[in-house]
Amino acid sequence: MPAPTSIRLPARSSAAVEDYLERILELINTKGYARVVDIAQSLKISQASVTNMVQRLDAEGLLKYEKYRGLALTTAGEALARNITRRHQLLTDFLKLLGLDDDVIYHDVEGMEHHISPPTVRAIEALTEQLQRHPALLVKVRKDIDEN
Amino acid sequence: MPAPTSIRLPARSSAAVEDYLERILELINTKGYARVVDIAQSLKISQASVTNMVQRLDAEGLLKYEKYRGLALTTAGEALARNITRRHQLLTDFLKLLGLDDDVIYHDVEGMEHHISPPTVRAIEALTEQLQRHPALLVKVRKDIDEN
DNA sequence: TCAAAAAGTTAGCCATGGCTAAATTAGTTG
DNA sequence: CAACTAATTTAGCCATGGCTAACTTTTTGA
Ligand SMILES: [Mn+2]
Ligand SMILES: [Mn+2]
Ligand SMILES: [Mn+2]
Ligand SMILES: [Mn+2]
Repeated sequence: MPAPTSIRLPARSSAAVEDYLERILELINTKGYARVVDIAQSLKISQASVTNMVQRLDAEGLLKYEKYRGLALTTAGEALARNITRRHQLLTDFLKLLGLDDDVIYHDVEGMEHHISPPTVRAIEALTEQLQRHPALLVKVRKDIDEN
Repeated sequence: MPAPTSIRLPARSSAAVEDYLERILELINTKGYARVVDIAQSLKISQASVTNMVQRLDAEGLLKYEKYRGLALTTAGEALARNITRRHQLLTDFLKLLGLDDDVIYHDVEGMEHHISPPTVRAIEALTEQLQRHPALLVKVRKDIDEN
């Protein structure tokens, strides 16, 4: 039996962790890499704060980080990143159907995305699909909104 | 011109502040008052933490608190409480239409309610109303969910 | 090649919002 | 009305996640 070394608990990821992972994946997908300075600029957070979080994510096994060099998401980190990205995209698509402004959508999605559990994700997915198939109802919704 | 005494800034209310105000209003509406011990039990938070927050809310002008005695929401505090209550109720009604379990709904609403801005509130209100008027689409949504 | 600039890190600070333990006040009851 | 109990407050602690300033490492370009 191996020695009972320090066990790393699952560590339920916070909104901040999800925002970092989501942005890191996006940077990697668009420019091929995610440096501390890129993450900082993109999230409008100081480089020092990013360094701190990146080291924490490394310690939690969500990415591998080499000091002064670069970082790469681990399988676990990428899974989390894809998951939060899916929630972000879904909520954006959904609110877009309702005719809301992009700024409002972005602001609200950025907050809400951290609070929808898997069943709710599936339900909103199903609703979004049905609404896309039946635009008549959306026309009425938008009219109601305007009359307000 | 009056002396430039300590100005109390608007203090953009946090999720925690909203949760406290919402629960305080609910307690007042159901049992007529909201003592520290009631709030603590209801929010599953220690009495010491509640005392702390109640004093902060008093300092921010959201309620009037008399040490060791009782508290009452101010006009500003009650306005905020009613506002968050409305968002809570709306999201609950909306997710209920999608056929989600009450536990899931409560959990997700408790988080999401702090992140929907006024335009989004109005849009989801309009959508909820239209969905209630046209249940056919909801039937399909629920079927889609089950098939997953 | 080597100095300046850019990037990254560290140290130390802060606010928020939790907690427990101990002290204090208020309420109840024999 | 005194003592017990319940309620409340205070003190001191902690984690999270921001910040700035100062320092270090890496990259770049004359
Ligand atoms: Mn976010
Ligand atoms: Mn996002
Ligand atoms: Mn809440
Ligand atoms: Mn609520």
